Amino acid sequence: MATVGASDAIQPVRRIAHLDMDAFFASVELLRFPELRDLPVVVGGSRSGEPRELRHYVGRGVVTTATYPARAFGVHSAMGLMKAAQLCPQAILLPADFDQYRKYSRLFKEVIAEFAPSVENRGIDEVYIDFTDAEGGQEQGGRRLALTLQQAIYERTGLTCSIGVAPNKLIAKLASELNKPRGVTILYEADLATKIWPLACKKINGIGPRMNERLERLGIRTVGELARCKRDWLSEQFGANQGAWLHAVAWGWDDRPVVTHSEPVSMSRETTFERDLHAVRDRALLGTIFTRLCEQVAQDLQRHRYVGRTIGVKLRFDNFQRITRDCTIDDATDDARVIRRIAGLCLKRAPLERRLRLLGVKVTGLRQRDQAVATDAAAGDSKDLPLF
DNA sequence: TCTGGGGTCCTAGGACCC
DNA sequence: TCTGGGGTCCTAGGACCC
Repeated sequence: MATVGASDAIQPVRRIAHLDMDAFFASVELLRFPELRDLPVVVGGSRSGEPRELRHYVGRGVVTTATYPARAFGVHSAMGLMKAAQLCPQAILLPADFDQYRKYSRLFKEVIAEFAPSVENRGIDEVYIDFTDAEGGQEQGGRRLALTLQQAIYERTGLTCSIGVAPNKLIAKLASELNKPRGVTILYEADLATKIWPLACKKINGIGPRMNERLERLGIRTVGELARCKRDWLSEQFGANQGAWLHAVAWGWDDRPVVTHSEPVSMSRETTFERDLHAVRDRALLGTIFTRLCEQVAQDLQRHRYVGRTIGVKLRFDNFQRITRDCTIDDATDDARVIRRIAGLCLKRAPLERRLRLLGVKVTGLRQRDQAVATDAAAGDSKDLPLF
């Protein structure tokens, strides 16, 4: 036991919240179509249109979000819509309306910012919130502030969310899942063995299907079973970095800070064709699509005021195999014609015998446009300086 | 009638430089 | 002129997340 000094008495305990909107896209749609509440509803398939029964769907879309009644039929996100239609043909299919989701995303995040200054974006429908120094963030382990946030978000948006509060992001993320929807779950370090160890390993953020399969082959299914493995043994199985990480997360250790600001690394556009296309026979159509993707990426860069130096293409073939080719140029750009020319060179390095299912264009190595101009000017100046 | 679109981070080999 | 070790950049692929 460490010596307790006078200052420790008022030292706040680190409390991190994870807030996750309940069935976000579908819930936003239900604000527009309240008569569909309590029915199985599925959002997905980007082609626009009116609500219709899922049984009539033909195409390559996937489920983006399913309401809880739809989930009862085994429908879940990332599932192909054709398969979802087999499980629940009477479900109502709504096309995704990302402008609306972005609008409600801004709204609920504005509400949170009024109560807590330190918020980390994790995509359109999730955030981490540092409760440690926020008003009420320490009361009842964070429950009071969590309930306040839930209520305020509901009043201002009509949307519900689930919140987990815990000593770190890892546990908070797991906690927010435990009582969905409309749940508030408060966890402490002492809850590790009873609340976290019984969970399946794949519930941990960062353990995906591949890692989970490897773990299962080693006879490890739950977080508790993972915690019983020696760290050195895990490092032998998974490499030093991953082994150490697996050991740490199984014991609930995570010191990642809440990151309130980050710069984008890349911007990309991609599209899956309605039918697989052949590089020669569908050359004209592919060319049109390719140019449009380049223009869209350029517009995205310009809108957000970024330029990038590395331009790449992504191809997915009819057998689902994926390849990428990229090329770095000297001067960062946001020009559609430059992007199109360089991406075209990348495409020439790719094998094009198989039919294509998907084509994508990506720009990475981003810098803010104004900074890039300033830095380039400075670099230009320095060229004129003597080396010594 | 399988399997979207937009991201992040990590690894690993080779080039190139000091 | 037979033999280094870092460090950084570039490219390709893979795992994972929302």
